[in-house]
Amino acid sequence: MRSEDIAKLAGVSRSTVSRVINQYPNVPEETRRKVMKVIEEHHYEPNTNARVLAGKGTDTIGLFVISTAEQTRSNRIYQNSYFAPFVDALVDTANALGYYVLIHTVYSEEDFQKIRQAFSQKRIDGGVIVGTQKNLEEIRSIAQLGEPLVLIDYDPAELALHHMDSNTVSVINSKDYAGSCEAVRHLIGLGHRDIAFISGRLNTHSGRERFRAYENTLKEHGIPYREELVIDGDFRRKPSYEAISAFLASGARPSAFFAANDEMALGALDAFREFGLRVPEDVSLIGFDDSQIASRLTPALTSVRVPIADMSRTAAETIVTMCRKPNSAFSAVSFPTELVVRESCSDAPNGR
Amino acid sequence: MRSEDIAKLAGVSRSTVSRVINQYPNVPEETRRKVMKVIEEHHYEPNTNARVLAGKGTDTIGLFVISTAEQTRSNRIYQNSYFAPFVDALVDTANALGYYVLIHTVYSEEDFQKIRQAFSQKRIDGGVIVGTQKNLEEIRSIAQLGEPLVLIDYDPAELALHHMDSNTVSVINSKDYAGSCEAVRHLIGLGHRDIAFISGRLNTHSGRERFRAYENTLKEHGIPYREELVIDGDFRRKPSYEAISAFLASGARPSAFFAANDEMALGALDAFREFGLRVPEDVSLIGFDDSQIASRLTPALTSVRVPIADMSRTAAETIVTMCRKPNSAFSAVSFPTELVVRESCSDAPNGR
DNA sequence: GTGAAAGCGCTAACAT
DNA sequence: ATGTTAGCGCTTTCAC
Repeated sequence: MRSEDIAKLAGVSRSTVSRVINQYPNVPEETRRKVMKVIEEHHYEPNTNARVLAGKGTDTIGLFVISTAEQTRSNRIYQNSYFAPFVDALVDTANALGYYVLIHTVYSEEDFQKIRQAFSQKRIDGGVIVGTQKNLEEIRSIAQLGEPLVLIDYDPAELALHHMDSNTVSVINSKDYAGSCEAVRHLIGLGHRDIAFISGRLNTHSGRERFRAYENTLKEHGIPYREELVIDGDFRRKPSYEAISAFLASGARPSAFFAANDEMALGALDAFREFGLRVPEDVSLIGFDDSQIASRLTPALTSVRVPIADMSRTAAETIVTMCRKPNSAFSAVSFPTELVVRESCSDAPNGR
Repeated sequence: MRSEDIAKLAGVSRSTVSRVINQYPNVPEETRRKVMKVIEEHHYEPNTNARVLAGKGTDTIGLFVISTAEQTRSNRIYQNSYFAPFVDALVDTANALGYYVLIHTVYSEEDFQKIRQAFSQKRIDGGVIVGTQKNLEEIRSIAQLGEPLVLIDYDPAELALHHMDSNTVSVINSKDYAGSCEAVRHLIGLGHRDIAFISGRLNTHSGRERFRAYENTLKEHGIPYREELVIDGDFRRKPSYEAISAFLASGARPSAFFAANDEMALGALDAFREFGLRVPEDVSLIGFDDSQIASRLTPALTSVRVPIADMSRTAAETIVTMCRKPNSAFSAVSFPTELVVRESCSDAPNGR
């Protein structure tokens, strides 16, 4: 069933059918109804490809989840406590705004090509990219297409430095620095001075910010920053577990750990158990992201809440707005974080 | 940049460019290379819409997550322990097979329209539907489009009954009945006879199967089925928590609970805590799905594992196969489940 | 207010 | 082996 069939049945021309579909003002109510009737009776749906070819939008946004750090297609991306709720809210919001979401995961440098293709092949009107920013050059080449783009967890300053602060791109972040400060201050307030840091990937904006805040907050409180207390957990549970096991095996016994995300805190918990360390009696622990599981743990995990759903919703709204009127300006918004105190921290033991 | 531009630059006609792109055999290697060179130099990507219009596929599959049971757009669908890993593996697999995934959530009867539209508007080559089967009529109207369709968690028998076992649809299930039997038998083996069932939605295949198995297994072991021991938890944590609280408040004290999914088991745990019931000392509990959180709980939750990732991967492979050669037959595969025994069950107390 | 006709970028049957 | 041409289904000037 094509628009021409509808036209014939309604006794009008294809142009008029098109006018009705696209809600042109200069169609008399009667003609409109006549055409609509035929359209509905036959469940006619205009071919999107033809519409796009004739100059319309796709009403589709791309969602690209970058995860080049995982060596393999580990099938865990969307179960990740950060990505899952992100995808969730983004799809919902975009759907509610009348947009489909085209999703693609990026595991390798090569996969970045898929993002560019989605644009070049005219599959999407705009895109949202969430993940590591290791590949700034790739991102730049995408931004250069001049299509609407929303970047999650990218450093605005760095983007500006690379001349990517064009009016077709927007950035959405969380206040990771402030959140980390709060967490570390909380630990210091409890009397801890030997505070280890379980670091995430430093090629992400949030990973770097959380690290910077840890280092600076210690110094601000007169506690020397000690490199040997920094453990790389790659934002993932298993590497965190392994690194911390090794760390503990070496005899180190800081009184508190601050993990740059909950996944790694979970890994820490596994390691603690193995070494007979009780939380919070023997060691205090703070996570980041406040994922669903944090509150269900025993003891419940103190963590820094990141308003992922809000960020995601905003990302969807922003990209849709940009798609609809492409003459907006470069924008960067940052969402507040908040320390959620639960049961995984206690006063530092004497003498520590 | 259009194929004509490439043609000019390469000194050939558009047809030849098209032949190169579509890997026609009758293009001499030299011509092919000449054209490819120009294509690559200019990062040319054929316009997908034009290709589709001319008869090619979209290389896109639709993924529709149905959740009409949730009254509101609760933004939790993809964090759901069942859907999240499902989306995960499906996107990955489809991507690896060269397909984009167009995702849309269905919250209302009205949203079903979106599925039909995705097909009618020629946005996708095939679709995967996962969720409740309340709306069999809606599904039927989609199946009637004659496009490749994979249904997750639908009853093959019922589909046949409604003449939806066409050769364009395939079904993928898990062996929920067998899994539930195993769980209930485990409880019975521990000496439990007062076993309550926390039921999921009965308009899903799995919800019904898990229920049926509970009922039948009791009977098979000479334990009468008692309606008052069945609690409706709607597959969700909160309703489960509320229903069980009410149930316990009424004075009922079965020695064991079998929940039709882990979400509801979590709700049960909340209720137990409130009533001062310890797991497994005072009450035994088994969940279903073996979601990520099950093993992290204290005590770790015994649960029936469902190979969601395998099912999802198979769904992706099946739909892609169907899209590529649409002359397959109706198929239905069922994946095995397995009881994972952890720490949430103990022997039934004497006299119970 | 409505229709005719050109054009969007591609593929494929046909012709050579 | 390659070019010519006729669509694919729609939107949109441009006439009337």
